Amino acid sequence: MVADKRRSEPSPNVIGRAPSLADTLALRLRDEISSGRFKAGERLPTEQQLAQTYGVSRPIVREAVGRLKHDGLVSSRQGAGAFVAEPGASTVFRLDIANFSDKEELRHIVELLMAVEASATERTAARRSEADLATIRTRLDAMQAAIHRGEPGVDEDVAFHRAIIDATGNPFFRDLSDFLDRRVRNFIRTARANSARLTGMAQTVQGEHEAIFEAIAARDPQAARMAAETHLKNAAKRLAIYLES
Amino acid sequence: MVADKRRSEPSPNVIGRAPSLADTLALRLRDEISSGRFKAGERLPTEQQLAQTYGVSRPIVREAVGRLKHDGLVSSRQGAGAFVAEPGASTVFRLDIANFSDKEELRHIVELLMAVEASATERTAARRSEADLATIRTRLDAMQAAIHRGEPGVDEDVAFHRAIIDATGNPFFRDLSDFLDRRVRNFIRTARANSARLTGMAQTVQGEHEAIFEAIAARDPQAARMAAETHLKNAAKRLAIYLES
DNA sequence: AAACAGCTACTTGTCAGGCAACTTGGTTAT
DNA sequence: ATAACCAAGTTGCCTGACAAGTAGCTGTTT
Repeated sequence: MVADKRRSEPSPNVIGRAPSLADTLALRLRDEISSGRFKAGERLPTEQQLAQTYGVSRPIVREAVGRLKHDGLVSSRQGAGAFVAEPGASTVFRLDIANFSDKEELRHIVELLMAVEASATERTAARRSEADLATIRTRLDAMQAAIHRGEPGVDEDVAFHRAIIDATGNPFFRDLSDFLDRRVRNFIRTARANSARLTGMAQTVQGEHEAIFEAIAARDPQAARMAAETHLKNAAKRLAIYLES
Repeated sequence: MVADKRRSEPSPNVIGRAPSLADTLALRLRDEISSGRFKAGERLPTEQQLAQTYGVSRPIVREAVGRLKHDGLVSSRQGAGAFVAEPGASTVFRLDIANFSDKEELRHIVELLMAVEASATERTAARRSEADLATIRTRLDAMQAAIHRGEPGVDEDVAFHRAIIDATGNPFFRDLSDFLDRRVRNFIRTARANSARLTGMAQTVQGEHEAIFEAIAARDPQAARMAAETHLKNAAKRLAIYLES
């Protein structure tokens, strides 16, 4: 009930931000590299040459090349030039899921999310501490309380899974599943805003959560994995996402 | 003219590239955002203000902010300003493993790699086509041939796993495991260049590969997962990486 | 003839200043 | 009161210039 309507929302940028020159140039250069026209180890044209070739100014070229450097695709040395990096030497992994419109890509994302979450749940079951278990239990109870209040409890749902992932102590698990989960939820929210239908299913979800919790409490990794996988598959089905086992 | 003096290797950049001003500024801004000093949805200072605050020129500020935009942390509108993005709205996931010196981080990476590879192997076993199986078989045979030639067959090893991953048809599995695998191998190569010791173990590795292949051929997902996990755990042990099950 | 030192042209890194496109909020006119 | 208008501010982009560093050429020396 925030009546704060006068604030113009700063971001109507749902989709429509026009790509800057540097954006498009960076894309083109990326293409040139991945297509092999600029081979690994080779020196790429000087900034002035690039500027002339693509009809932009040198600062724009610098910005575009800077992004490639940031992404580990090229590395430059002052006075010498910029060289495209060996693919194996890059230390950065980049994943841009801006354009997932087709269900195919969504399915791939969900697959990866399932792999990460199921593995994390398995690991937590194998190595959890008592403190970890207590935290997870707290989140489980919070979810139950939300249901009793008649709420869908999505935040509590997320928090429960987050607690399990955190218990692995592996930041990569945390960051990746965090990102993927948000992407999937974001997609679902924009695709169909019928979260009301989910409210009735909250207790069903909670039942699956309890199965996961029990497996973790029992230190049974295999059961934990299976419970997590079942939960995720059901979640996918609930959302009418086609996903064949 | 004197015959040219032979190409100086363009990249002695093993470690030592000095960070540019834009690099360091981007890092600082990233900190400001993640630490919450620049809150989500807020407008961050103008480029001129930032330039003055951090003692650099506006182009440098532009370059730094441009990277944040590229990473989905901020979004800007001409005439309005630059706003830090809602964390959930970002469409890009970025992973930079430049500084993994401690074994802790290596273990985390290996854990993630195992999660991805094992899941991919399981999925391939569940859904492979006959063509997929044939390709995998070819790679398996190539590995065997390499062993007979007395070679360690690392390339063939990689190709075998790659074929299994590709059979999932999921590009995220492919890209992620590709990256992680390279990072791990790269680390091992720099840490201890005793690949000679591995040659003798090639046949052992091959035995594990055959187990994986058999499970895929039999369309037995669970067995495939377990075989893959065993293989990866053994690989970790072989390399004397501490990794408790 | 070969090795060394120095020099010059070139390339990236950074800065300064300026104009165009666009947004925003206040002002003026109706 | 409402709508059109305007001006200040901000980002996007450009030109031009200098500093820092590299690589190859040249001439000298051994």
